Amino acid sequence: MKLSEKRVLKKKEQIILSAIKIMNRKGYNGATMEEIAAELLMTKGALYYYFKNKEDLIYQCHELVLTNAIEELQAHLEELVSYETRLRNMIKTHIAYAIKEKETFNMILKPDETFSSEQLKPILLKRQKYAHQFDTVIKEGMKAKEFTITELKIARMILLGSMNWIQQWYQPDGKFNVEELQNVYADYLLKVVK
Amino acid sequence: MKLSEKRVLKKKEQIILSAIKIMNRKGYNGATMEEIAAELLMTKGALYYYFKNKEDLIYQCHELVLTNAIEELQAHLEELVSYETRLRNMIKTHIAYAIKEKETFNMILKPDETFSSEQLKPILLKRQKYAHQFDTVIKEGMKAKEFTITELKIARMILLGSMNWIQQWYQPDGKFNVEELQNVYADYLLKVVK
Amino acid sequence: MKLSEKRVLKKKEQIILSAIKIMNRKGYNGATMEEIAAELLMTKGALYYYFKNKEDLIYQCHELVLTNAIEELQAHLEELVSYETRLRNMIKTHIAYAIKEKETFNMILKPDETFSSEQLKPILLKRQKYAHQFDTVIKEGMKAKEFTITELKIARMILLGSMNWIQQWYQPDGKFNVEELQNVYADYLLKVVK
Amino acid sequence: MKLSEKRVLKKKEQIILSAIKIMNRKGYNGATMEEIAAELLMTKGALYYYFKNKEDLIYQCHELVLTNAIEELQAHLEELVSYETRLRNMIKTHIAYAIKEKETFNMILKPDETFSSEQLKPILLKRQKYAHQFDTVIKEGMKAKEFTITELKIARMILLGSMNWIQQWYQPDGKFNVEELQNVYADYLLKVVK
DNA sequence: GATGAATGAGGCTTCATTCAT
DNA sequence: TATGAATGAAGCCTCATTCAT
Repeated sequence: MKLSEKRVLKKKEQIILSAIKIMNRKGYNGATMEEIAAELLMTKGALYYYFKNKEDLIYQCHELVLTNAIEELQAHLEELVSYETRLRNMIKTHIAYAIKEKETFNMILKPDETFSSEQLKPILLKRQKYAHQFDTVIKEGMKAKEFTITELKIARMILLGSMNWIQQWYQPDGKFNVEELQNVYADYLLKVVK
Repeated sequence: MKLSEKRVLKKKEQIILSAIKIMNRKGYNGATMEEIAAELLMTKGALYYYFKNKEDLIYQCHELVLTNAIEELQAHLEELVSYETRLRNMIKTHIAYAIKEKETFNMILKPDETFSSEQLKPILLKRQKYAHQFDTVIKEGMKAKEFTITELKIARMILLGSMNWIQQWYQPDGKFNVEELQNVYADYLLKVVK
Repeated sequence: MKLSEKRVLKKKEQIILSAIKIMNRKGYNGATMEEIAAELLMTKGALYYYFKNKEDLIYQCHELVLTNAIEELQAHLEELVSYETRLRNMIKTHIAYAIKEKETFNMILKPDETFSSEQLKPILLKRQKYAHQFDTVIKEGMKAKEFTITELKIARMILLGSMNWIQQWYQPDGKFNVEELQNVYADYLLKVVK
Repeated sequence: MKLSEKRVLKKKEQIILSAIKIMNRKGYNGATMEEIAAELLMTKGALYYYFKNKEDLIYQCHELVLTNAIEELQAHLEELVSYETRLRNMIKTHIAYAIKEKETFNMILKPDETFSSEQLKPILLKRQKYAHQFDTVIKEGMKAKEFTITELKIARMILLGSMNWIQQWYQPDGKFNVEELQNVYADYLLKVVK
């Protein structure tokens, strides 16, 4: 890869991060190209050098966030420890993401009033892949008799739903620090599957 | 109350319900005054006879939905049965709401990109009141030794978060019917607090 | 038809005429919605109350002009005089249009960089209908042995092409007045078909 | 002239030809500097090394085309054959141009929504010169009693107008091939002047 | 000579809002 | 009460143009 291409990729990522930040503050429609550009001290027009249009930009935001999240989760999924521990680590990771990178992470959750169906499909596939990583660990834990649950999908939905909700209420300066929150959630949620 | 005032109230409610329907299909920004009015075979202009502006309309949408939801929950809260049963009923009610009246229910959950702070406060208060109803039953269940949990707020957040998530994925023609879903969720979520 | 509908139609026509005027001055792309509106002391936005978008407006411009022109030509086509006289009258009419209503008439001629194919088709049909009116009189004149020409289509193209060209050069304050021009053109062009 | 200057001229001509091609496909406004450059595998920016701005480029397009056309016509004008034959050849040449080099030829005809008046004047002069070549042969034919026409200018306008119209309708795969078309047009148009 | 990147003006379009009737 | 018509701000997007490298 040539240097110039690298520079372009770098810039694209900057723009994507800026977009994510604004979008999480104001929603898809609320985020304007103007504002996204201003965040980086660019002008509107420059964005169109890097992205075909607003939809394309939003699409690539999802792409980036999901790709990163999937990768990170995969590491925990493959650790050679008990399935309970693996799941506990995955829960912690997900929570850390949801809190510390609230802005990027929202992308995974919010419904899509935005995409044309052809752009929507690859995003949905990635989301499924992410969710499936939780399925995998739970299923293997069931096979190993570590977990007693019978409704895999619902269990997974309870886990994801409850964790995603965190960012609706969590305040960094509140009663819990992140680590405590991770532990309490892990304890309580493991009660669901055990 | 004069008859004319009653008629106005009735019309207001119709508009609110129409607005809720559109907003949940398209989001706050996506819902246009035009469309909201069209649903009722009115014209845009007429809406402004009943509501000061769009923000006011959205505000009153939240108001109405939350007021109803709180009332409904209160009934279960006061039933003279075990706390586990009361909580189970409240869970079922919440889920029924989330599925069957998905459109109105979203109002309770979605973050507010829309409100000026002075309109926001009363909404947040009502939301807290709704959430507090869950706190109440859990707390009393703890006192009665029916529940063993120690972190009240987190437990409540897990309950609400996981239930609210349902509408992200639930399809009426999927594997579960509503009743099954209610029961599985109640079973699994009660494991958290017991 | 109700009064209000009439008023709308009237306004639509005003806008169309304004649009035609600007478009003939500056071309399709050169004519801005802003300017078209300004001509009528309206604002851009108001145009969209009457027309879906710019393409729709342009389309209706063509529609109006062609419909009028076809009607006017039809009258001459049906007069009970010699075919030479009928054609002479049609030539005069076309020239009068091309000169006196240069602005509206241009619409018939210019190629279409503008239309989506589905809008293009009805326009092309109308144009064919207009051209076909010339074919009809020439053909019947041939049958009646008034005209000796053999290549109908080319003859018609020569007539139309040479007349349309008039507006590229005609100046009202030039050597010829309209009537003289009509007569000279009619004389010379009839030589082609006779 | 230095070699480097020659290279510049060559490049300029390439750009002009590319521009002509695009402009005739999309109109003056529709042709973007981007697209013109892309046709030659250059970048937008490079065009500005050779031309001051878009108007300058368009101007030089007209310049080049008109210069060539005038030269080509002049040859026929000076042949030592009957004036009818000379005019016939000029008609054929013009038609060949109009069909085979449709793209470049349009430059001669289309009105100018683009030029500032100072750029417009030399273009108009060249156009007059081109038209005047037809005048010359007709006038001399009149003097030699080959042509009987009295209104020189109108006759010329009929010739040019009808021929220029060809490209509005001619399809290469239609009923006539180019040679047939040239002959029919020449026959019919000579009827006008004879 | 040429490129990549950016700017900024201007165009189309949408929509909350207003107001005379 | 309600409508029809209009306004004006704001958003998306395009493109001629510039300029450092």
